[in-house]
Amino acid sequence: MPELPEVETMVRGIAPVVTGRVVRSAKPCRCRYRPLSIVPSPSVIARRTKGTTLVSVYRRAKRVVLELSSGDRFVIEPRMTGLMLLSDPPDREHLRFEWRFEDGEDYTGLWFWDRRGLGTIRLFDRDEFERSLGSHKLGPDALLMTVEDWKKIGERTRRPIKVALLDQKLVAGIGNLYASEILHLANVNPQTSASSLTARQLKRLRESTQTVLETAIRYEGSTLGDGTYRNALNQAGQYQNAHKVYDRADEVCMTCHEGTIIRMVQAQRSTFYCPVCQPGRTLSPTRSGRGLG
DNA sequence: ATTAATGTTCAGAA
DNA sequence: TTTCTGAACATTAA
Repeated sequence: MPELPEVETMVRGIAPVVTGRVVRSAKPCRCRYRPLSIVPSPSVIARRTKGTTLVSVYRRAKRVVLELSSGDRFVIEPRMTGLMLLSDPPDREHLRFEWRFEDGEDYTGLWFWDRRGLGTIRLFDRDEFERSLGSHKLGPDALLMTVEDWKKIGERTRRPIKVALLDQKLVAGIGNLYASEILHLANVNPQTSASSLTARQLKRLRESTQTVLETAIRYEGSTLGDGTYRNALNQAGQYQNAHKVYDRADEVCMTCHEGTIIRMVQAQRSTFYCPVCQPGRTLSPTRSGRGLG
C-alpha cells in the first residue's frame, strides 16, 4: 500500500540523511527469495554508481527517486510491500537491496526491504527517466492537481470515478485506500461516472484530495493490520486511525452517524463508502414501468 | 489442507 | 480507442 503519503514519508525520512552522501556501493542483498526486478544488471549498477554523489531525493507519483551527480537516477517502486529504511529492518531475509555510503556518521547505508518482492529498482539515464516517468506516462501529481486537471479527467473517461482515481495516467499518486477516503470526504459516490461529475463535485474532489493526502502525510501514512508499512526508521504510521471508511465495512459511519459503511468491488478492488454521505447509484438496472402518476 | 484476499503496475486481450 | 483481465509474489485469514 505505499501510496503517495507513504512514499512521501519515505522520502522525507531518508532525504536529510542521504542527500550529499557519496555512494560506496549499491547492490542486491543476498536473499533467500527470487531476485527483485533490477535494471540494468547489478554489476552494471555497481560500476555506474560507485563514487557518485547522491545529489537529491524526491518523490514522483508512488516512486522514490535518488538523483546522482552523474545525471543517472535510481527509481525505486515499492509496489505492495516495499520500504526504504535507514536502519532497523523488520527482518533480514526480506532485505532486497542496499546502498552504502562513504564516511560514517550516524547512518552508513540505505536499504530496500520488500516482503512480497514485487517492487522494482531501476537505474535510468536522463532519457530513460523521461521516457519512463514523463507526463505521457504519469498524470499530474495528486497534490498539485488544479481544477482544470480535474475537469480533464471527466473529459477523458466514463469509468466510475473510483476506478479513474486509480489510473495513474489521469492522476498520479492515489491508490486504493486513499481513493475511498477522498471520495468519502468529498461526498461523491464511487460509482459516479467520471464524465458526469458536476463542477461542484470536481471542486470538492480537489479539496478533499488535498486534505486527505496532506493529513495522511502529517500522520506518516497508514499502517494496516498486517503492519507492513513502516517509515524510514521502521515505525508505524498513524493515519489508519483516521480512516473514515477504508476497511470499516459494517461499521456505523463516524461522520453522519447514520449510514453503515459498505464494501463493494470495483475493477477487482475493494471500495468502501457510506451510502448516506455519498448518495447515488442505488438504482436497480431495470426499472419496471413506474409511470409518473 | 486448500483457497481467497490483499494491493500496484504492466502486458496483452476484448 | 478504451476498458478489462491476469500475472508477478509472499503471507495471512478463512
